[in-house]
Amino acid sequence: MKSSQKTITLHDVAKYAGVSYQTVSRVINNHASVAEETRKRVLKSIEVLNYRPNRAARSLVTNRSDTIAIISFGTAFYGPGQMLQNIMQHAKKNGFRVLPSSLRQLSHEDVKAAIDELHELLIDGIIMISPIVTDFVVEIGELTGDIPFIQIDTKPKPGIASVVIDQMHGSKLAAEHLIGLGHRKIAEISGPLNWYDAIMRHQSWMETMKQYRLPCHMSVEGGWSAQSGYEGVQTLLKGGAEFTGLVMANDQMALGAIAALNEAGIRIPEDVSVVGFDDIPESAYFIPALTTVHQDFVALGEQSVEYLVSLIKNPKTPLHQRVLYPELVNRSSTAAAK
Amino acid sequence: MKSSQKTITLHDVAKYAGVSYQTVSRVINNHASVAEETRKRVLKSIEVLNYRPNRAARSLVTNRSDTIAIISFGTAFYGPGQMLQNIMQHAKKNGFRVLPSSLRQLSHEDVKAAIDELHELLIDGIIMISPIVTDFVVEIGELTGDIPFIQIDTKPKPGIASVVIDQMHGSKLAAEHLIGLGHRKIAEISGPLNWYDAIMRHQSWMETMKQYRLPCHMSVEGGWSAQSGYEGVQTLLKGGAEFTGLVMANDQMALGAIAALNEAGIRIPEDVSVVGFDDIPESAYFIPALTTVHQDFVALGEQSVEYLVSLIKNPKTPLHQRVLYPELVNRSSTAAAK
DNA sequence: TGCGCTTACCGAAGCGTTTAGGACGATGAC
DNA sequence: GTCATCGTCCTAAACGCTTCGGTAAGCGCA
Repeated sequence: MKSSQKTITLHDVAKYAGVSYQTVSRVINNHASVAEETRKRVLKSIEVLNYRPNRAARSLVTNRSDTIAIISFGTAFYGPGQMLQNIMQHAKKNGFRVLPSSLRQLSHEDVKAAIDELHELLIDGIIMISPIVTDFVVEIGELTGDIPFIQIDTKPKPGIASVVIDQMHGSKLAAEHLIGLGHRKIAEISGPLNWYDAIMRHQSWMETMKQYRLPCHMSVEGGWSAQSGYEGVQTLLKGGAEFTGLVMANDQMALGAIAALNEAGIRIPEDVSVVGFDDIPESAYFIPALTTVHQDFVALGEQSVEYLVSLIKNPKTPLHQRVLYPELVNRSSTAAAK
Repeated sequence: MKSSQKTITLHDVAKYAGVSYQTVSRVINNHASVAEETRKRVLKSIEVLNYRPNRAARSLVTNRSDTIAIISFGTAFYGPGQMLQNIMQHAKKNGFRVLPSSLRQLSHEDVKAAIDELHELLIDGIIMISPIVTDFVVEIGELTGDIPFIQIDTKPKPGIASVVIDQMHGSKLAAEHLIGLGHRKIAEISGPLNWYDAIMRHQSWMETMKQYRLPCHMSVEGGWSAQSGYEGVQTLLKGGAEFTGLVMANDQMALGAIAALNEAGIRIPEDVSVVGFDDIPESAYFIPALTTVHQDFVALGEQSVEYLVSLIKNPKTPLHQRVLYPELVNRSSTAAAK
């Protein structure tokens, strides 16, 4: 514990190396026009003095911070949480720091406050994870000003760059999987219907059912948790619903559903086939192993960062939507209808 | 999309309000000696001009950033992930920004690189989540220099401030719960034994078994995942182990274990009682509902931040360890031995 | 030799804040 | 009426870095 070592600056290094402080700056920033020998001498001095550049000073003059911000909501849930993780990882690979700020609620004030703060911090770009439907998405463009900005896990809107996973496609895969197995009576427990993903999956389930001329009235709204899946099944059963296929909005809910069906003496997949969504690592160890829809969050993170970085480096990069597609993972919780 | 609006500074606000820039600074920083009327006028001007202070400039002169860093490892796992989440939340409440940097590996180089970077950023304090046993913990104190620093989820060491959950206590609760139910043949599948938590739980299980004069040779090392729990049980069974109680290192592993036992025709809890660890939200919906050990990650986050903040505000705060205790949650995966 | 070009380096200015260290009136005590 | 005191505000000097313009030296070419 040495105390109050005076911080060493560019000048100290310069003096030690016998050059001007400006030359040291060039070395640090890999500029040309520095003789190889001088460069080495400077690098050596930096090492010896254990010099660390002061980012605040640099930011002050460059107006950049090599940092991208992630404004997120709902990261306690699997999907948004995975997105956050993967974005952080890929941002680092691209040489950017990440500054996450998770919102308590997806309100205009909270978003504005968050973006205001980011302005103060000279953020280079923003990725926003906004899984909940709001009516102020359009204004966000104004709030961010000219900071490059992309949205993920949300409803694509023209004029806003975004990277999304096609939820409708995923949900359709799930429904068609059951239909293909001969099921005709298919129930659904959706996610909370103010979440973009939940709405898309729900709509797609309905459309698919209609497309095959099957009834789509057996639907209950849940809340992403295992508990809500459990209760959702109870609601369906109490309401007298008869079904041999069950589409769940995510894997946790599927777990709860399986527990409830089990308690009611309904066998899976003999009596009812269950499909989940997300493909969490645990789903292969449910009893029975869960058939589910896999979302590639790694690719989502990769694409988001890559796109944002290109937006930062070249502001004229055209705004567009990038769409990824989920896939069905077939396990043991589904079987042919009797 | 307006282009290149010149950034407004303290001076612009001052000019607009008809005061000096220093007065504006005082208003922003809530200093005394500003007449109420002047203060209002300044605030008004700030609003009108949509002024946002430049944090980099402020940091440059104050040498602070109101930011605490979290150096973490293994946040993809439930425990560390929860810690990170809760710390971020509580830091925000305390008026601190959070800058997470997750390490690829818990090596000396990676930690040094991370801390070096934090030095550049004028970080106010560091919380380190280091769940893996390393031999360089001691040096960390040197690396951080005089930046306040606390460790969590690690082996408490004298001279290093830390907040931890007593893993040995938790594991003892699990084992004693089974013993109390009359079980004598108790197996264990531990976490990876280079993780601090795993070691503590494993040791404590052994000690507890010895304390009750029970054999403690039935133990397999796992890897935190459901898969490893599944495989662990298979290993035990193949090895001819006979047990009526099973202590798992976490809930995901317990899920895998249950699946494996199920496949082997072993009933839970009739034939074997299973105890998990963590109390993840889903564990209540396992089949059967899982008896497990609950860790209070909210409290852990709260305590960590509070302690670090006090360390920042008053560097003379004495270094100590804060220990929290887990609790047993009794559900249906355990029953009296036959 | 003189010209212009390149290479390697330097000095100075400025980024937007905070923070001493005063200046200036107004106030109250003597 | 004078002097000290206090509240309010201001000027000036940093903080550590990048970058613009400039200079001296070295080189080839006529």
